[in-house]
Amino acid sequence: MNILLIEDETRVADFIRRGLKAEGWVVEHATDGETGLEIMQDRDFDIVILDLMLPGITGQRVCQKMRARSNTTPVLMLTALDSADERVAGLRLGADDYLPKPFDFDELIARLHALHRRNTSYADDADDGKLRHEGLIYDYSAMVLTVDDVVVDLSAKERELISLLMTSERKALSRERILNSVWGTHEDPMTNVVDVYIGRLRKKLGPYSGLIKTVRGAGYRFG
Amino acid sequence: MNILLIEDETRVADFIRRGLKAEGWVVEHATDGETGLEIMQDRDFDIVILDLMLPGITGQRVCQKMRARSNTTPVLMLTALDSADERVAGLRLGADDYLPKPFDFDELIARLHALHRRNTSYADDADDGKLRHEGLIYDYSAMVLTVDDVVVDLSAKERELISLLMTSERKALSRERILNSVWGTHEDPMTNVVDVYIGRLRKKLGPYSGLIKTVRGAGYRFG
DNA sequence: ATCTTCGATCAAAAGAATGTTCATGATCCT
DNA sequence: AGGATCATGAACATTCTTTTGATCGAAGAT
Repeated sequence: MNILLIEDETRVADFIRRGLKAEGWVVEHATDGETGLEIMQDRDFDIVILDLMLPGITGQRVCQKMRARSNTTPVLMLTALDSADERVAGLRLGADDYLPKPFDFDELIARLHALHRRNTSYADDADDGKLRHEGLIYDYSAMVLTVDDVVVDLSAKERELISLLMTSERKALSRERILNSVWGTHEDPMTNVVDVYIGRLRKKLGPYSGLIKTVRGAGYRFG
Repeated sequence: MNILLIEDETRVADFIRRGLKAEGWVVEHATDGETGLEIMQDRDFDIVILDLMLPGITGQRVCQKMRARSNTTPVLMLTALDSADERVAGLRLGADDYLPKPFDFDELIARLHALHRRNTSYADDADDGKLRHEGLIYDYSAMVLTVDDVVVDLSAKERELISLLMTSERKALSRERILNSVWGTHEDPMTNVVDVYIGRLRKKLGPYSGLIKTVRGAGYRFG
């Protein structure tokens, strides 16, 4: 369960981020609308939490642009004012829910769950915390990978890697992004760990090893 | 797409450089401000990534000098401190954006794209990250070219080339511009790589090969 | 406390795909 | 026709990827 939080005030953002992490959500944070939109082009999220007051383009505009791009990710809008007008305007621009600041953390959580449920029940009836692709199922909460209903043992890094790949379906990921995201690296380690782990994963995926494609000169892509 | 990276820590610089290269940027690297300024006198870049802590003159000073020379290239500042003061100071000196270290690679990429787009004043609301023309679709986040719904494999240079061509629809591009943008060449190299790659690309475009037109004496044009 | 085991990392080498150049042949334009 | 410009195939050079085996280190077992 991935959330993109677009919020410029660091204090608020940290507060939300910490809380959501504790709930088991994975939170990516962008401090302005442009950045948020860009990140959404590379990754898919389950929900976007969007502040209305942002530097640069406004939250409304971000939402509008998302919809114009046929991005249907549920959007929860945060605003300082509890004005019915704003709410209506927001919803018309494609927001799915709306929460006035300051808000109760419990209420935030509740709304997120509601949004998530609503969204996933429409599509293929359940996000049970699993990533699926053909005969591949990665169960987040159980941390188990199943290949054609056969459980495959993965190490910690392998799990993070497959999870990153599967949540970035059809997006090319550079080794650096992978290193940054899975290993937390910020400098060049002059190593080929990523390649080695991709190799191991492919072996474990058996018949589906081909799902991890090599994009020569760029990195790897799942699906 | 050319970037000038001014950063003294080699490991960090290498990491950024590789990552950006994988994303399709051509990166020039300077380890100090003076060198950076010199390089900028000879060449134009799409974006400058500027570390604040540099040996010799500081990043702020570099930025200031650039602006004093009426160089309007967008500047993305990197700094170790997440201080609002520094941010404000940086922006006042002419920086266009700011990123605290250590940063997420995703966010770096996102900001670069945002800066670049802002600069080229590209306001396409329906931009879903794909370039389309007739039966040709280039998805640059997946790095995949589709010809009449059939995926065609492209090499890194071919990808950069088709992406450049498709974003410059109906504009003639000289070999020099193509060389500069895709290969990062700035002097006259007496080579015919561009011709060779245009040829390869045409072959892969199959029925759409005619979309890449030769403009005799000038270069090539897409669409 | 030591051993054992497994995961994580590294380094080297083989293998594959890509990048570049050159030479030749085709095409265009006057 | 003839010079200039462009297209193309093939050889060669380079870079990137994969694979393998060895090493290091942490966690758990004895």
